Parts: sequence; structure tokens; C-alpha cells
Amino acid sequence: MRYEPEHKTRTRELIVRNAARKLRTEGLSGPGVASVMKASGLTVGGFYKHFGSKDELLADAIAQGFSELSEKVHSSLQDVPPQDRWKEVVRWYLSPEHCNHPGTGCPVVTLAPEIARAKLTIRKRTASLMKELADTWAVFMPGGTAKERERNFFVIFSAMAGAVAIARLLPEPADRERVLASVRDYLLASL
Amino acid sequence: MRYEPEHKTRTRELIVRNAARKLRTEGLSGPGVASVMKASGLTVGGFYKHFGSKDELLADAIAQGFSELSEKVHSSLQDVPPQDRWKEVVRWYLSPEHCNHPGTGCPVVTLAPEIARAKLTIRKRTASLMKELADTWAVFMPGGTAKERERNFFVIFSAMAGAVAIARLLPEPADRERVLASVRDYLLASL
DNA sequence: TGTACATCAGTGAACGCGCGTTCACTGATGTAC
DNA sequence: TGTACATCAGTGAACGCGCGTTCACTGATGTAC
Repeated sequence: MRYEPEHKTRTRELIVRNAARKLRTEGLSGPGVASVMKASGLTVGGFYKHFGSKDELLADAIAQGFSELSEKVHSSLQDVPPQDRWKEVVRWYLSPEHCNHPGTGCPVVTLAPEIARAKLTIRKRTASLMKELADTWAVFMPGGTAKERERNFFVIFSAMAGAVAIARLLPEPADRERVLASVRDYLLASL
Repeated sequence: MRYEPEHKTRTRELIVRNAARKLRTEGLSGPGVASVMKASGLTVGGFYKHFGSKDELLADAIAQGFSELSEKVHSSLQDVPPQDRWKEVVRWYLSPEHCNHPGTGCPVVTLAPEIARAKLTIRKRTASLMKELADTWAVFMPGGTAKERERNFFVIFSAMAGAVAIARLLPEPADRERVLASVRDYLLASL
């Protein structure tokens, strides 16, 4: 073979990673196929050697966003005692760093409304990613029972995602911080 | 004149109202100029007799969405005693009806991430609409001081917007309701 | 009162442009004999 | 060992198509004289 056996797989993964970042920066229908390929050091024509359609790329890129989120949170919780973990997540999620860098942040804030309007295939795939996230994160959420932790996951995650979405549409950093701080302080103090 | 003096104004308002609904259903860059004009019983060519550009329509349509939201909430609170008003808002916002009808619902859930990526003119205009909403709604939010009510507005509004955004990307009605109910029950019980 | 002209919301075809997708081709490296 | 052919990731031009925008035109009604 002209390339190492894993070459094609690695190229595909590179494209998906670049698409995942571009999607969160420019929106679900923001980046064109050409722009994603260029960001990966390739040209448009090669795209269909890796993907059956642009939708296939979108689905994979959304999944990539979720898995980056899991990884980021998982690795930052390594040295945090179990009962403090949800607080660490809240602090990171509602930080100016996260708010100001959508491209490497949570895909739910950035893409949820657009995914809700997307093709059923994409919505179904995202729904199962969302459920997986709920199950994984619920275990370190506050609450005495599994039901309570699940409910608190939805409360905390909804509040965080909503807060970042609202903060991001305010151009003034001070206004952004006021929204983020309101929700951060409330969640940390009241749960 | 060939038309009544108010004819042009009314036509423009009709276009804006139709655009406001279409935007929330199909996204900020979903409906084309032709489709909005058609929905208003007109043809593409006439568009630039009313608007300088599509962006001008978008800005007006977003504002229209906010004003419909204010009106809807204002009129539903007429007969509700002041201290119960925020609960009424929570119940409506987190209802399946609202969740299942984005076109006539809150523009923040549907459009926030796309507006955050839009031109600065649009972002600035939306930011001031958002602040206006915060000021108007804060007065009937729970809390002893103005500062507390403002903070609680951001907490409640973030949680509601996030919950509806997440619920809407789940295709199963039962899953949607679980998210909505979690946040609804929590907010009504704990604030 | 009648005729010529002005106004202007609305029409519909045309314009570039960027998009997703297709396709004939390239060129480095493998295999067959 | 050398030559002919096969493979296949990647190239770049071309394709329809829908978009925002432009523009010459329409036709109902106003005003001037």
C-alpha cells in the first residue's frame, strides 16, 4: 500500500476533529466542506473518500464534541474528591474561559437549537449522546438517591448551558460575567 | 395615493411578524428572503422597498420575538397575584406546549447561539433587548432585594432556557417531559 | 370635465456567488510474472 | 532483477442549485392644467 494501513483512519479522525471545532465556532451549517478540508490540509475533492455525505461528517463531529467534553471533565476531576466533583464542573463550565472559547467548549450550548432542527438521524444520535452524558455525570451530582442526582443533573446542566448561551450573546465582558457569576454563585451555594 | 397611508407600514409589520415566526422555527439563517415574502403573500422583488438588507429584517424580527414574549407573559400575568407571578412564568416556559412550539415561543432558546455568532449590530441590539427583559422580569422574581431578584432572574431564566433547549433535541416526548419536569419541580420547590 | 403626467408598492426575471456533490485524473507504491 | 499493471488517497475543475440583491417594468391612483 502507498500509505501506512492506519493513514486513512487518522486522516478521517483529523477531519472530524477540525469539523468539531469549526462547528462549535461557526454553527452547524457554518463551515462548508471545503473549509473543513482546508483546515485539515486537504482539498475538497477528497472529502467523499472519507464520508458518504456532509451529514455523516456533522453527526461524527457532534459526537466528537461530546467525547471531548467528557474527556476534558473526566481528566480535570482526577484529583478532586467525589463529593466536590460537581462543584468543579460548575466552576469550569461557568468560567469566562469556557464562555469565551466556544470552539473547544460544550457542544450543547453552541449547537442544541440547530441540532433540534436537523434531520432525525442526527437528532437521534445526539439524543443518545445526551443520555449517555446524563448517566455519566449524574453519579457525581449532589443528591441522596439516584433519582435525585438525575434530577439535579438536569437542573444544573440546564442552568449552566442556559447561562453560557445567554452570556455569549452579550458583547460586554462585564455583562457576561454578571450572568455567569449569578448562576455560579447560586448553584454552588444552594445545592 | 394608490394605497392608504398606513398600507406600507402594515405590510412591513406583517413581513416582520412572519419572519419572527419563521426564524424561531427554521433558525437565524433558515428562511430565505423569498420564503418570508411568500409567507406574507408577496414576491421577492418587493423586499427591498421595505428593508435595506436581510440583516435589517433579521434584527427587526428578533426584536419582534422579544416583544411577543413580553406581551404573552404580560397578558397571562394580569390576574395573578404579584408574589405568584414568577411561578406562573416558570410553569408556562417549561410546559410541553412551549417546548413543542418554538415558532411562537421564546426567541432566546431558539436563537441565542446563532445570534452570538451574528454581526455585531445584531448582537448589540439583542443584548439591549435581553437587558430590557431582565429589568422587566426581575421585578416579579423571588427575592428580598433588587440585587437578589436580578440574580434569581438570571438563575431561573438560564435554567428554563437551557432546559427547553435540551428537551427540544430529544425526539421522545417522554424524555422531553423528564427534563422539563425536573427543572420545573426544582425551581418551584426551591426558590 | 378631460387629458397627460407623476408616484410608488409590488412583480418577476436576471445577476453573481458559494455551496454540496461528482468525476476524470495523478502519482506513489504495491503485486504479478 | 525488470517491466507492466493494479490500487487508492488525494487533486482540482465542473455541475446544478438556492441564495441575497438588482432592475426594468406594471398598473392603480393621485395631481396639474
